Amino acid sequence: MSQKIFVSAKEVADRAGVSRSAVSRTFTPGASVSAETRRRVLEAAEALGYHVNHLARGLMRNESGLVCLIVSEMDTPYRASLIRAISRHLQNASKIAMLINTDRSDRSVDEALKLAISYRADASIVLSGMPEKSITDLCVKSGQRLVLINRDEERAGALMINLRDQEAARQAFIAFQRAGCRSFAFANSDVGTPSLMAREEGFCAAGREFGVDVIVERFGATRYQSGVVLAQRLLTREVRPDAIFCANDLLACGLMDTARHQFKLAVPDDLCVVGFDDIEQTSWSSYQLTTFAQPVDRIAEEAVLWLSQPMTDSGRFCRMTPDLVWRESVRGG
Amino acid sequence: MSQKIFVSAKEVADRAGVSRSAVSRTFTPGASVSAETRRRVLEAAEALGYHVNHLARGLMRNESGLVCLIVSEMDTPYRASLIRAISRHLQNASKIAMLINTDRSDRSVDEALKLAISYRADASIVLSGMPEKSITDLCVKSGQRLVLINRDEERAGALMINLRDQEAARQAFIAFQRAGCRSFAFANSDVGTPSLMAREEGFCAAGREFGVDVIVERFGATRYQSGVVLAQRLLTREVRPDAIFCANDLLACGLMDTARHQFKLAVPDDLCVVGFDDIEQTSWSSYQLTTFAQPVDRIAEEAVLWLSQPMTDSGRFCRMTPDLVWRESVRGG
DNA sequence: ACGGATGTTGCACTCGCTTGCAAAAAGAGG
DNA sequence: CCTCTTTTTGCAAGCGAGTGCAACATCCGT
Repeated sequence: MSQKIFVSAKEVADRAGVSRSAVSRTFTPGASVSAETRRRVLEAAEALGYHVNHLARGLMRNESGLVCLIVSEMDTPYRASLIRAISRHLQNASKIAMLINTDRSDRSVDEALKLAISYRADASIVLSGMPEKSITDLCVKSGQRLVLINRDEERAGALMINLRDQEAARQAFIAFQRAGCRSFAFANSDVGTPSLMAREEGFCAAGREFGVDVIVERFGATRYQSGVVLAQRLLTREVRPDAIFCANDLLACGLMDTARHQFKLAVPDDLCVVGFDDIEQTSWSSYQLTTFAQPVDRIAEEAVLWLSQPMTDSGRFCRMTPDLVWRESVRGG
Repeated sequence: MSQKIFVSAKEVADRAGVSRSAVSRTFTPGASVSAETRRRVLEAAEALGYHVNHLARGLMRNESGLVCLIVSEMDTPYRASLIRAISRHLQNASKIAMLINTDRSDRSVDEALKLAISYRADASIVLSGMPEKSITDLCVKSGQRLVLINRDEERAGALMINLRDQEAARQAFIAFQRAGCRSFAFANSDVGTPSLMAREEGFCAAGREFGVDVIVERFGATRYQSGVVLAQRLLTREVRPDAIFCANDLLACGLMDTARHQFKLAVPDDLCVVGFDDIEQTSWSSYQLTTFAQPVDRIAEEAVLWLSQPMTDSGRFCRMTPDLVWRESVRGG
């Protein structure tokens, strides 16, 4: 359809009166070219608007410079900020992010990875969904690096970045106790993502540890609207919880808003809330939510670092600790 | 560094006992292959885990399937949702998004476009910043399609998608008047993006049209925190405005929160607010902001459509009308 | 059985680039 | 000035695919 007419190394070579190899070497760091030749090549390249064809280069070098980002619900604040951080770090490492949206189904993560293979991506970073083992094996076998973020299922040869969700949950529990709360609840989505379940599990475990009952309610996706529903369910119980740990900040925002506007409860006086992620909105004055900060930048850094390291068969676990950011949604602090 | 060992068409051919061309044809829609050959090829491909190398294919076809998305502050709600919509539409058109972050400087948009050329992207979509004319010319000359969203400066050969910002601003003004407001203000960022300036201009023009003064205040980036500052400046004036049109929703959120919490003003009783973008947060019950909805999905659709159309030299303007979404931040409605 | 139409297949060239190798040029040392 | 070493340079062979062309096979009608 389109007539793309990019200028090629041959044309630059002709104009500069040198061989095609000379042009190639000029644009290959560390190759042997005399200063004079380089000058003439660069001049010709500039005049013609030449840019090395990375596709062809990747073909030869067997290294495309492309890294595949596999994400669903990428407009969600936490995801968006992670994408941003990763893309920044990738660019610093002279790589470039290919974005693949997997909103449709779970199978589409597999499709995405196949696409990554087709484009000979140097690596894939999975932010959501969990790929089939057969596919990840194919990736690793093909020499493609694989990073799984917050997926928590083992895959040979991959880097798995996870947070200490359970410990964080315990910490939240203790914070609630210090604030004098008596009735504890966990507000979760019902998608069952491992990291969300780990938070739930950790919170319940803390309840058992301290001999306190914990109510668990699950509903919908990890979005604001689910938080609304969760609030309605939790706050209409005969013993109304006065401490709710939300699986993530979006839920917490929906829950807080509903608690305040629909149930006329004061946060933190009548109800303490803790969230997870530390999305930007939690710092807005309508929320001032106490929450656990995902170390987004460090996650991105770690992921990108892994891409440039020699491949190991075993894979690697990387666990990070989320920091508890104290704001106003829990008494005391 | 990494030893990538992808399986090639040659290996598949060998295993299936056919020529390499047969393999190629099997994966080329519309090519002539017998059912039997196709079957054997597909079988061998499956067994070996073969996937066509899109880079090599792109090299031959002179069509990479890559589309470059050039964005800054991509974790901002509006940007994120636009990115999501575009990536979805691209995937439907069997293309794939390369994400380039231009947070650093304005010059980096040019760098990004050069990168796009290097990767022989079929097109580039610019969501932020404005590239040099020389660079866009190079893109168009190279046969690369170019889409500029909300940029509002003319570039030959490109598709320029814009909203009717001025008309929207006028509509906001009228809504304020209907609500009985008496003192009007426009809260803007000071980055001077054309679309933001158009909204300001449209609002001021409406003021002149109706013979009413309009206060304009500009500060910072188009973010929540700037909204806070703008509120502090606007709401401490001797004649306090009771109608504020914000250049975008993030500003509006910051401004509303500050008006309520710091100045103890009731929205919409003491102060009416209108925003722009219709980001998700505006529907949260803490805000219920009346705002103009960017037709994100239609923008994405239009952009992607353009990519598959034959190239014209002239370029094309596409103006869309944002819908006013009535919520609770303006009386009446 | 034969001529012709139709459908498949493989050869070989091409896309734009990198790189090993050997020839040519430049520099060093006597 | 000649020889030996070090750069620099061009040639040509890839990388993994697509495709025009000609050869071949298949099938049909007569």
